[in-house]
Amino acid sequence: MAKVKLVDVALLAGVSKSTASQYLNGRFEFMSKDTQERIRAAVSELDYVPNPIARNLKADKTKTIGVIVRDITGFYTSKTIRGVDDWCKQNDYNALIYNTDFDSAIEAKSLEALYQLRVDGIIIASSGKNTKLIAQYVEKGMPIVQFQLEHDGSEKNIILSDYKQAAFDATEYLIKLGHKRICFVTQDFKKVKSRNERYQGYADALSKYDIPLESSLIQYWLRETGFQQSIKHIMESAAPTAFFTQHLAITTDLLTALNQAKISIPDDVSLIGFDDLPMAEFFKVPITVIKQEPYMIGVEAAKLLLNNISDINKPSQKIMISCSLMTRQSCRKI
Amino acid sequence: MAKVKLVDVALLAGVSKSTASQYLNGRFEFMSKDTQERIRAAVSELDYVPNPIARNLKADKTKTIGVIVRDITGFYTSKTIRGVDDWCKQNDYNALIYNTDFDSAIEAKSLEALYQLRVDGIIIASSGKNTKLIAQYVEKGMPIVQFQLEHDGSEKNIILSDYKQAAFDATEYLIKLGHKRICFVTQDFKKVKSRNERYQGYADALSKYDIPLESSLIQYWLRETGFQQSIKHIMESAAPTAFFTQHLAITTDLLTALNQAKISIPDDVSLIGFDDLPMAEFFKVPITVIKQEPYMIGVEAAKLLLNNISDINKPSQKIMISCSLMTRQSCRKI
DNA sequence: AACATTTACTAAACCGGTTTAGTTGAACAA
DNA sequence: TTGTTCAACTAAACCGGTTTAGTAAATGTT
Repeated sequence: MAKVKLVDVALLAGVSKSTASQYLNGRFEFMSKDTQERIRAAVSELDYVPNPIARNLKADKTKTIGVIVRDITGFYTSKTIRGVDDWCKQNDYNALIYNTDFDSAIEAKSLEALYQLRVDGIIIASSGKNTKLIAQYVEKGMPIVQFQLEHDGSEKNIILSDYKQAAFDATEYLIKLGHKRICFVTQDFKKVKSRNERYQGYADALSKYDIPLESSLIQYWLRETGFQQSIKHIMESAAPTAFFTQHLAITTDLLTALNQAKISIPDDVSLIGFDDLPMAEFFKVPITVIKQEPYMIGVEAAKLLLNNISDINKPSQKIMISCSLMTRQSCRKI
Repeated sequence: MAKVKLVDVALLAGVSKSTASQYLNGRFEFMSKDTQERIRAAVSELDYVPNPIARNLKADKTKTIGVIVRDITGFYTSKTIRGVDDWCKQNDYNALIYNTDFDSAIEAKSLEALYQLRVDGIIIASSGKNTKLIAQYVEKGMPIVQFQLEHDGSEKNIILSDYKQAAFDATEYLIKLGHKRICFVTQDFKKVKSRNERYQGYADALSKYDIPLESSLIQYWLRETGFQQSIKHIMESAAPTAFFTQHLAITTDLLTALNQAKISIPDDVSLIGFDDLPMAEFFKVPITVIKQEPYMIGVEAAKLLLNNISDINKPSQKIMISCSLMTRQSCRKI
């Protein structure tokens, strides 16, 4: 590896390190054309490349941000990260990805690791179990932008989809197809604002069309269990004509259970899912979904973070991004 | 942000910077228990965290590797990256991802960017258009591991699937189902060893069962065009009873074209694809595929790279990973 | 008692840049 | 002639660690 350093350039050009450094940073004010040319020549002659580590040490910057997600492998997550990364690269930043695998202890460790690495800022889709910890890092001066889930509403800088409107749109769409018994399939939404908003959207739509809310039509999903065991019971006891699932994993778990139980879509039940599905065009029944804009969310998150990094006093922002309804063949008129 | 540095710790503990540094690096040989305890106390009192940038400057290491891929968003790519990253994190390394979007100029730029950043090594799924450039970086002392595609066979450290065997297995599987007119759908494989091996596997299987190779059954795919225009012509002129597509994008392009042309699988033609498809269980016809092990490939690539980083003289290795046939419903007996 | 060794530390150089506070020589003013 | 100003540089401090070379005091050896 070439071990050319600034001194070598300076020596060859016959100037001091300081002058060479000035040149490299584009400060030509008090520098003769001749000197500039000699340094330029020396740099190219020696193939000199400045060492960013030395530079960063002095600047107390890393030009790196951290991104904490559950799993980079996810269909949506990978696109969000791509958005973050594209914006970072365009602005001479790099992004370090940390996966938590839905484990809030790993989330906490990742925050600490990134803090110790002295990244200039962090983007996180938080589990909600480290709210205090995140606040502490913010207090210590670490710029942090969140996305995906608002938990208690105290989140300062955060990018979200317009969940409430999206849930309203989806529900209204089903109602207009004649559905009245729409099963809202969700994770526990009491303590999570972003989930609660979806519920609000659902409830608002029902109320607009004078359809009573029925608690048997709220069904809870757990990552561990899925619906294989419970689907028949749900169908009988709640008798829904449509399902509205609140994210991709719920949608696929439900689909699996429905397939297994030979309940067919859309003949036996309609289905609308939050989050688009990959390869949807090849499905037996392409699923109608609410599509978020993960790439755009990533870009916005990175934008907001970099702005916060360059301007410490920037007022905090909550940015909301619209979703769109992708109608396919999983919902039928009744 | 806490601005505690080593001197502060040393001062509080009443020792010199040097001693504090020794302590932090676990060299207690000539240090009294008492001193150790005082430094420990000072560190915890001040919440001291060493600055890795300063440390790296001296060590001339970044504890960071670069990963160059086409698009992190891909189903396989994201898993490979996950494998790389998991291994890196376990070994106190970080990975920086660079996306090329299939553009070899961006690939070259990414190599240069990573070189300038002084990453300790690079993992790359190369386009084949920068072979010389890569060799130059290796010469400069940058450890580089490749994966996914072997181009001219000159690649030194590389992780690959056993393409030849996999293609043989897939072809043999079709032959045993009675197929004789198997259309091999590929990108140009003359200059790319990893593609040529697949062709070899295909040809070997045909030859084993005394089926003549027919050039009309070799069809070429281009990223830009797909098969919408050509599918009918292919069906008529080559009259295949089965397709064997050589990677995920080819498979989906072909599927789209077949759907559009109302050619049904497996009734009209059978299909076997290289690379598994996400959400395959929900497909109209779940596709039989050769499944690679992207996560494992990522882990192996990272392992190999980190070994090369810690031992400059490590002999180069070509590691091959087996694929497996996932039989689903897209191939029928004829 | 005189010298060698070992233990437990420290001063200072170093990593490779950036930045601050000068320095030098020429042009210009009084 | 002397002082002032300014262009064009440079010496040295600095970023925050690690490492080398060295030192003082205690212990061991003969």
